[in-house]
Amino acid sequence: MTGVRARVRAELTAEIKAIARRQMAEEGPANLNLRAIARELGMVSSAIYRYFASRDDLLTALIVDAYNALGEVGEAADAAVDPHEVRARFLAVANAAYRWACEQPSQYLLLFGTPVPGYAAPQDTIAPATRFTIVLLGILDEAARQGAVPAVRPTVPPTVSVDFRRLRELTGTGGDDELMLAGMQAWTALFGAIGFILNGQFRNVIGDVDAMFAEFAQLLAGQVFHEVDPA
Amino acid sequence: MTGVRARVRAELTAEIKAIARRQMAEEGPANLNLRAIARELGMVSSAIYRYFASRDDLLTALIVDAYNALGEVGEAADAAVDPHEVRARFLAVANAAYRWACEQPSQYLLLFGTPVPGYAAPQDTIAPATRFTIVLLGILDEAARQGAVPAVRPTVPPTVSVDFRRLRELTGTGGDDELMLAGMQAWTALFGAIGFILNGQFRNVIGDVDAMFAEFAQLLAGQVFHEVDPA
DNA sequence: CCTGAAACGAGAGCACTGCTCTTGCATTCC
DNA sequence: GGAATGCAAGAGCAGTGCTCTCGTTTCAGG
Repeated sequence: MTGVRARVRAELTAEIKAIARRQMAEEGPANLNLRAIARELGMVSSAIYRYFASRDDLLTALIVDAYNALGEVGEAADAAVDPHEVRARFLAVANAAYRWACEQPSQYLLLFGTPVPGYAAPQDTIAPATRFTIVLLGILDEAARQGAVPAVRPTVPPTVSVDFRRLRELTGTGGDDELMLAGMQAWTALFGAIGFILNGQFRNVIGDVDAMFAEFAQLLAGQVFHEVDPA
Repeated sequence: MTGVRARVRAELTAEIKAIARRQMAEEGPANLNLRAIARELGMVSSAIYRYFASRDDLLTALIVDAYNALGEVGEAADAAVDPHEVRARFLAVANAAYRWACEQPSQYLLLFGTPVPGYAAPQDTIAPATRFTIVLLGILDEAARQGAVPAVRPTVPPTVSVDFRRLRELTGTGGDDELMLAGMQAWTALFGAIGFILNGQFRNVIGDVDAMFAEFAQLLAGQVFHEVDPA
């Protein structure tokens, strides 16, 4: 223990992030405002710089937290389902991500929206960023073990095949190239749908977006895990 | 003709937008800077306000232009293919959108990235915004006429079914609910994939993102237009 | 052709932002 | 106890969107 000072510092750091999150939720992800945070803390803006070297630094911390939160949500949803029921696992994880995104739209957009200008994600973010993806890859791995075959089998070109091989070695998971491609497509489709809904692209088009997303998830599950759990 | 003044005004308006586009491409979509535009024009910042009432107003004009550009690209790609070959039409439109997005990433992100904070899309934007979607719906309509059936047929819940009925009446296109759902899912998946690629979510994961996208498009085409053009 | 109205660009200025630097004070460590 | 470090405050800099005012230029109706 380095004494009181360290604990106060940790608390204040957490408080700054909490206020930043709340303000972002109210004013939009790009309106992160150091002076407003300082004002709310009864501090002067320059004092914030004792805790975060710059606005980007605070942003990075928030992004890492958000990635971890999403990752945890995905892991928890996956763990709550029978490991052999890949389809149920996929649906659980997909719905968990959707629910989390709807509850924390600003955080979701912080991760998958337009990158904040001039901001380059530092190395610290890539590990938390992969947590959710690893959950999906785990499901894909189990599906491959069960002999799953995507509903539509594309021919994977060699360049992509090389990437997939490296990805399999890196994570120790995954099925053949076709299943892998279908899985990644489902991954992007999932986040594409969430992004569309959050950004209001369906406004005045679809009323019940929640039901729509549920159907999308079902569709994706059926497209990827075709021969598994047929009815 | 209302004289020289009107023409100069139109030219300057266009020039402001052109500079804004270029600067956004260089500095990121959220860094639209009125003073920098004015500087480049050799004007003073307040003069810009003679042409656009506010920063949001300029943003709206740029968004409308971008929607129209994307819509035109989609329409042109669709028109260049035999109207009966729905699969080829879908691939052409999908690839056209991808190519346009890669060439104009800032414009694409202006449309489908995080909404600029505090910015609410006014009524003027919704008509141009639907242009690209209408192209896709047209393909879906032709597919329905040919008896296309999606690879995986979900059960569409009544609330979504109502939305689809209204959408069909509004646009005069579309097949049955199942095909409609598959089409909308393909739509979101398409833009989800483009967004992932543009935002660099595949960095250090997939090297040849172009090949990856081409496969995604093939996969989507196969998922939606299953019984059409079997080989 | 002339004149009043409208449009225009320049400039100053307001409130705000992220960020830097210096200055005292409090805490920690040797 | 004294030195080193952590800390908040305050002033200040360069930049932002936006407003208002002030002469000038253009245009249209009499």
